[in-house]
Amino acid sequence: MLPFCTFDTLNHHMAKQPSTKDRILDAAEKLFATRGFYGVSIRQITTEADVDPALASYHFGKKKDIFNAVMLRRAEVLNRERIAMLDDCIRRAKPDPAPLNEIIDAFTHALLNRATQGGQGWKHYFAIIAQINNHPELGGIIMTQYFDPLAKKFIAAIQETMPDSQPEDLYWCYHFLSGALTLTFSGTERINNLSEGLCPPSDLYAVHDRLVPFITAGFKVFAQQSKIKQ
Amino acid sequence: MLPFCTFDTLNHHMAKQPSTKDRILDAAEKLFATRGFYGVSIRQITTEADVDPALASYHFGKKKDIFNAVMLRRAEVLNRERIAMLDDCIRRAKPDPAPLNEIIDAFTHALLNRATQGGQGWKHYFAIIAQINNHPELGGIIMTQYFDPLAKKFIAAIQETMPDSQPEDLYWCYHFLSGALTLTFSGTERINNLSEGLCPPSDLYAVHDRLVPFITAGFKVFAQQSKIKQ
DNA sequence: AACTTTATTCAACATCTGTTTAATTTATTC
DNA sequence: GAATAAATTAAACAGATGTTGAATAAAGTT
Repeated sequence: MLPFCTFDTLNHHMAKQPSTKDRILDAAEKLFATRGFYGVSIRQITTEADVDPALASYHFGKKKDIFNAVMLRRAEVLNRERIAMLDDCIRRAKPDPAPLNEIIDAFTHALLNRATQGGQGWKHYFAIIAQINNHPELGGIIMTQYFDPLAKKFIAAIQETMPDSQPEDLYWCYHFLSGALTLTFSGTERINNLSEGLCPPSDLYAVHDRLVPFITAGFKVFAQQSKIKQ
Repeated sequence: MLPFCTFDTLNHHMAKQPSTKDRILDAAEKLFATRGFYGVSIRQITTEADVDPALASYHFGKKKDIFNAVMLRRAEVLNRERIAMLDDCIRRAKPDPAPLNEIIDAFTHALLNRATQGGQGWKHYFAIIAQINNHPELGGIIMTQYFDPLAKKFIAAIQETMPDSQPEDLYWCYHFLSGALTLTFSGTERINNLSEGLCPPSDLYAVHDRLVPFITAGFKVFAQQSKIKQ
């Protein structure tokens, strides 16, 4: 079993050259990240992967199947890490409920690790996630498919730390967290432009150090019932 | 001069049928919202607008110019309203600095109004904004272009209410706000799915009622200097 | 009414789209 | 090493892509 800190690329083990399937996935990931699903053609993908166009169909089927394969590949890894971190922080706090800021951190820290030390592929993956998450159609389909079980575990943990809160409030807070988080790891230069270089998007540690307390404080507004009158 | 509450569609004045240019923009807006820039063809747009394909080039030029025209049309209206609301709330508080929650509300409330009472076109527009905002390339270009002056005014106002805060912190907080806000008005069914119907995305008032205190609390974490050690 | 500008139509362009088919090479198994 | 399976190649498919040009119609101007 590999230790946690192996931040190399995925299935293709380092040194020996990646398989055709992974080459296609890597190329697709890179191109989807910058131009979206419809902005990329099969031929662009297979050219980038240095592979015959027909191999995309042969290995994956339709274009949408390539996209799904790209999504699935890292989602599994990521979710496993996030759940492990959540379980860890719950276990450490026992018998008390886990502190809110630690729960939030468990939700976000795997992204930070992968984005900073996981290589280029992970950055592309997060860029895709950011686009999908905000997409009016796909956001409700793909995100739900890959991340709902995880989300429910986290919301349940938060519910335990804030026993007087209303589920409705927590769902919406999770929604805000989701928006802030995906944008943070999207790779936009937006805030760098706005701040005129004061906030480089490359410094993800700086953002994350602020994200966790920001979100934690937001959740805590709803720690007691009926803060919001219906 | 029209009163503030005229939430009808844009240039084409009600009753008489919209101009060809606006028909094209409306169609483009609708299609871009659900399928993104590359997912929509000129022919799809002109078919939806019930207009000859060549008219798109004739009136707007290249495909990207159509997209820019779609963006610009409502950005101008929206930014005018948001700035007016900010000025209003600053004026009301004088000589004190405006309360933080009112500044945040001024930043978000125009979106709430337009999304709930502005007609379908505005919903499509917000869906596009949500996608652009999270796009690794366009987010740093188009958003900067249309919304940076507004963002700077708001951050300056917040700086006045929180005089001991560091600009760096405020920029990142604005970033979180931006992520949560655009996702909120994107039109995804994500949270509706997750909450199994408890949080319908149509109930934007409910989200907004939670968004403002959530974000306000997040900002306030950074009211005093050096909360974050560098 | 003649003229000029603006708007609309139709046809065509070269190129790219996703996918399939059949032939060929490489790897695996008995 | 022959037989079988898996992987790769090259060519072709019908249709869609953004954009342009010349011809026609509508609107506006003197």
